Amino acid sequence: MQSLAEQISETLTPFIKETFEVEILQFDFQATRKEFDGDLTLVVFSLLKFIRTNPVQLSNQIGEYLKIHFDWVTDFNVVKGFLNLSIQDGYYVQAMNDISKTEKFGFRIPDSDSLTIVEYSSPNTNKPLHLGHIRNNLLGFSIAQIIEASGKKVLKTQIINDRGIHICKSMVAWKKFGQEETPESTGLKGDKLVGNYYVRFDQEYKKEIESLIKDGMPEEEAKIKAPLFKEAQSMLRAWEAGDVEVVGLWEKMNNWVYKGFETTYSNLGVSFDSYYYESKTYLLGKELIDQGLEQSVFFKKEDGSVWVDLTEEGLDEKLLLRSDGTAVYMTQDLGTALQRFKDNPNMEGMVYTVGNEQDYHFKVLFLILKKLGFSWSESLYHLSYGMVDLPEGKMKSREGTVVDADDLMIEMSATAETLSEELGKLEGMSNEDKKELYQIIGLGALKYFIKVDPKKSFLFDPKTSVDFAGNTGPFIQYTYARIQSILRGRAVVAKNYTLKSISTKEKDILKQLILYPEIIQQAAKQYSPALIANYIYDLVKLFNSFYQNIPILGGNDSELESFRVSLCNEVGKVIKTGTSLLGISVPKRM
RNA sequence: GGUCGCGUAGCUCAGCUGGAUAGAGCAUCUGCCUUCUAAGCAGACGGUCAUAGGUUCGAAUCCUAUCGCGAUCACCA
Repeated sequence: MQSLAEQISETLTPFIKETFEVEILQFDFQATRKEFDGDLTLVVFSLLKFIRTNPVQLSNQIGEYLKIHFDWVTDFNVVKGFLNLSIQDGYYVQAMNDISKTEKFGFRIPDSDSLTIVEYSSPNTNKPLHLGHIRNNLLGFSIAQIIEASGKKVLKTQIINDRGIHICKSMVAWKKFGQEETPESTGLKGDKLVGNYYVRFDQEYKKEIESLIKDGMPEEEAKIKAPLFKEAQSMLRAWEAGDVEVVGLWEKMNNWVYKGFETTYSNLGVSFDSYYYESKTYLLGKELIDQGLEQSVFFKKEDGSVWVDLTEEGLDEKLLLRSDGTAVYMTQDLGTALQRFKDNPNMEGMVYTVGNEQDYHFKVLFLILKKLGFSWSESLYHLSYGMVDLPEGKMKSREGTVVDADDLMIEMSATAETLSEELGKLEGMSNEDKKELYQIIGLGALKYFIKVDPKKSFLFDPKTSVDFAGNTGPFIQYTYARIQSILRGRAVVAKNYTLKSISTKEKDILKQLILYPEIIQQAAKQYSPALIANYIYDLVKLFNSFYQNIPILGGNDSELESFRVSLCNEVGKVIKTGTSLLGISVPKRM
């Protein structure tokens, strides 16, 4: 469907080209500000680049022409170089009829076999998820949904940092102090239990250091020589050597954690299609290093460590393999990327949802993959986001200044409960339904709260609770509920019935949506495509009820339903052509 | 020090591919509950868009410099 702006441009182009003898033209339309008369504004100023003339005179000339030659323009006025056009109501009626005739539905149908991989979450397995992970998860899940809505297949995945000294610390503490505790025996979530032992390790380790210092050992030495630390190190070596007992314990405790994470993810409403484990990809990374050495992309230093020289690209030299031959972070990430491509040869691009503290890491990673000659390295994208800070600064799990993900979600629904009880609107509802509702509202508030520009770091004060009034998730839910209520026809009985303040506002939104499909794109920054489509659908029905004398749609259910489906399609199209979603510039190739 | 990001109302943030008098919410104040759900609506107050230049009909938006805040530049992950 052609937008009104496009239609007007088409009408005007030949007229202006002939009158002023110009070759190129570009029209700049925008919604008329509410303090001026009109619906659509042509910014005539921008035409002055092509036509040297008086803007007011030109505006009047164009206005007169449109009034005569373009049916939907009923009137116009000129303010400086702004030509405000009034559009006939009939246009909206026709626009909606046109939309309803669209045959293709379903904006979620993939239009190719190409696959985009979205990585997000990727926690360590030694402690529970916190607020920072919530931001990551919601961001990653959202971008996955948006890409999917634009007609691509998406694989949601993560890389699980399941190996390393941090896991061994929890394992050592559990072995020493755990007395065979399990999630079942304690009633704790698995990730919480393991997290507790990680904290316990740190406490006992500090005690050991202190007593060593008391005996006259320097601090630096004490940190390395503390028995617990040595135990953790030897456990890591045993793990790498494949010691059956250690690996068994490692598997047992990791599985506790995975089970705990699963609960958190499901409460948060996110999901994954596959998992990658660092313990399984780092070996492939090492193979890649060998390959790179053969191709002379990398070089070996005298001590045997392997590096890549990126000074030509304005970066430093980067270590890829330690002198003892063990893998570093980068090695593992190289392996993971390749493994993903091997598993999914139709992979067209990959989005990494990782904090901005790793901007440099990903710059280097992408560059190395390019140097190794992988064509798909061009379409890798680091979705970088800012940290979540507390008033005291950064969250630190060892110091206990962490906002736990599970606790926060529980708190949110508890607040929803308190407020709902105060309002007393849920009488007669079953307890089960109430509970579900509190969760929906609480999570809605939380999710909407985290809508700030991903690039920016964001401040969360646990003492001031998340708002439920004003520009919040519950407000949107509330508005939606009200629209539904109107549509149920409870009030649209009286002939003289006038809507209260909601009417003009909602009508305005709808008009703008029809004139400016880009608004949907803006909305996509904050809401899921399906929610937007449903919201517009309801608005249109509402609009219909305002203009009861004008038959817009027959009003029978199947027509409305087919309209809803095609509307979903339209929303999808708009989103598909957009490049700025969620405030992130999504590369065109994606 | 190099590189990258950020700086908009007292607070939390929109707006940034250049357009009219810079917008929301919170907080403060004034009105609105027999009509549909007041988790709301209408209104008041609140701004040197960090600063200084530049580009042009026009700059919060683009460019340059300066200041402030943060991240990063590890044989950590």
